[in-house]
Amino acid sequence: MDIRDVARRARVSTATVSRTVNQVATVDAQMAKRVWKAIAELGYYPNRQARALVSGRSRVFGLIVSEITNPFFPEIVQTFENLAVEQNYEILLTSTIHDPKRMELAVRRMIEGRVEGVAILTFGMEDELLEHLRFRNLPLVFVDVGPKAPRVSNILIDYAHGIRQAVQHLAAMRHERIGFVTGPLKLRSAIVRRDAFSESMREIGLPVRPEFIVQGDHKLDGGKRALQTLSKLRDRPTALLCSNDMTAIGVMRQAFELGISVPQELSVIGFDDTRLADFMIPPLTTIQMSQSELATLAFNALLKEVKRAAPVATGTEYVLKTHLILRNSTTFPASNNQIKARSSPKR
Amino acid sequence: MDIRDVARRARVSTATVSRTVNQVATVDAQMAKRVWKAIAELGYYPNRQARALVSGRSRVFGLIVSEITNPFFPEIVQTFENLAVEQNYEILLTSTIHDPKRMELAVRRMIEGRVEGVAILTFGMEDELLEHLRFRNLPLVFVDVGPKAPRVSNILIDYAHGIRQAVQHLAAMRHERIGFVTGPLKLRSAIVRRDAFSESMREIGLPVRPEFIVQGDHKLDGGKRALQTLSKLRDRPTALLCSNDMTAIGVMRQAFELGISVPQELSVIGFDDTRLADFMIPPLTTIQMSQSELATLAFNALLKEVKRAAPVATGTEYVLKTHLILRNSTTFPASNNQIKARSSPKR
DNA sequence: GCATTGCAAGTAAACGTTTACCATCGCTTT
DNA sequence: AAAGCGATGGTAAACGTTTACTTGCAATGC
Repeated sequence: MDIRDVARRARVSTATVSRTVNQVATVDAQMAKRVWKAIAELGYYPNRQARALVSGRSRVFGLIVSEITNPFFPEIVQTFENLAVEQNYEILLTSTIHDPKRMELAVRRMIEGRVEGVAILTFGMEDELLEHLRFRNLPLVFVDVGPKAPRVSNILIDYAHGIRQAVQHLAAMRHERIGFVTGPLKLRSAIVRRDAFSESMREIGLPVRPEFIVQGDHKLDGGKRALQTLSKLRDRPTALLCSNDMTAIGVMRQAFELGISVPQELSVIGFDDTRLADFMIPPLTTIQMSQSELATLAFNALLKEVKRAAPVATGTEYVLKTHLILRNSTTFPASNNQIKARSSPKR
Repeated sequence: MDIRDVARRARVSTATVSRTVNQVATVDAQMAKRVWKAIAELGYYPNRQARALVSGRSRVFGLIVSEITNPFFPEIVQTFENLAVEQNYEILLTSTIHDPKRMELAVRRMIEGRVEGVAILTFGMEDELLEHLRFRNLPLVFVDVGPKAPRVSNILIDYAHGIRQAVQHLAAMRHERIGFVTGPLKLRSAIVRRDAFSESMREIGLPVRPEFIVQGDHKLDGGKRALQTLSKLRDRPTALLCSNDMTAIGVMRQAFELGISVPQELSVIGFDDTRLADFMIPPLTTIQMSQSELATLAFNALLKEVKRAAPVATGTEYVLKTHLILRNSTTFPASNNQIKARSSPKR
């Protein structure tokens, strides 16, 4: 069942079938109708590999994430797929699962599949990818960490904006002892977030106390450990900003175990606005970094680069803002006298 | 940069290069070394489309899910990818997002990509898929709902096992008023779960009261509404089994809003054991339907079917058991006198 | 010493499309 | 009426591999 069968049945040449399928304007309406009829009768579906081979265009974009099971990514994948479908592209999805072998393999898979561009949405955790991918000078799009080079786009996240909103939100409620749980500090993005926090505090004249900044790992445990540490302080923070949602959830979990009620005794704010945030009890106030916008920016960056005739000297930059999303994990700090008496575990 | 360049540089024929790359045993070790050297020097990567075209094997499996953002699926996708990588396969991932147009498109994408098999893990929500896919007589694998036909495998979920465990767990703690929040009843799997619940209750002589069985929708809201309804009853259930985790989370959320404490005043059990369950406060006791096992069964079913020489009369069936996972959302029911006095909202 | 066998390596024909180029046809123009 | 033109459709050469078949050569048997 191939294009020749269709051609035979419609009594035209294969060229005409091809042109019909590809919606070329010059084919006669009558003929086109005959061709479509034949296609329907035979149940013909064009062979994508053959198309790609001869046209030199695979119509596939690569998408590299760190792990699909990280709640940050499903929405990205979904949005990416939606856009791909619209544009008649397919996606070659790979996850690095933080394994150098897998990262290398991911690149190999991309190249062997002759993808037309790759979105690397791993948040700078895996940089050797660059080397392998770049020499093919494919269109590439990174978050924050991409090199300035032709055909390489970057999506710059404005972490500071949302973080400032969060700090000011807490300050407006008269929180003064505000802490921050960082991500793993080998991550550039984690450092940037922490610094944005300090800066925002300073801006409004609030003290940033070193013992209130504790390191997490962007996972549940890091958040739990962080609050564990913090809870031993004589006067612990009344509010905690976290480097991502998982961390915030860890904090809430630990608070639960310690009998500290959120938000009455401790306000907590997350970062990312994954769907988890809205499932929490209480629903987590968090700083949104829109996953669908991010995916859209990435996809369109690739698409634009593919369509561009002559490569520009250096890649385009895009900016993604972050915003505070208010839910129910923050409130006014308990008045001082209430705080001293640490309530016994709730349950 | 193609196989001919490599052949030239290694001073062999393209056939030898091909054989070397494909690890055919008959090529001389010396020669193979020359070829690999040339490949490395040139940075040659075989073209997957060309390979697929001539060999007639795409080395791609299709994976159809209902939506990637449903917390049930990320783990499945990840496992599927891991297995695919091991076997040198790629995945064509599509989500139907419950849209007939997208479902049809998904099938078209699969066929045009000449996938070697398709795993349809949508839980019976979209059946017209079958018609389109089957006539190509591809290897197919379904969950529960697949037709008995050659090359079509089925993974049968043993819902009853886990549900029985859950009911008995509650009964052992002396719960007697046990309710059930169903999924959308147009779903076969939702009906099966509900019936398994009733059956399990009957087995141990516990009454299944009709007003204790209320319909949800497998989403957050359904769970919330269900508890809302149930809470108006004069003597509401002391324990609630839910048709999936999202429903259970909805129940917990509504409990929170009504000031009903979980598990002290209400034990709740979910179904699926998505990662969410372990993030909840308190961590959700739930019935596990292992997503990684499911994905593994599906992938291997496809692989086996692809390798099979002559198609067997009718497809294979696999069984996936479900198991109760104990966490902290269940406990003994409050003694009767405590129950009457509905505590005022907690906070 | 010659015919036979076995094995490694090469030659070339596919695979199913797209597309550059060419042929045809019916008009218009002069 | 011949020439020129535009529009349409056909012919056939790619695209980069795999693989059936063939060739060449060394080893073996007689």
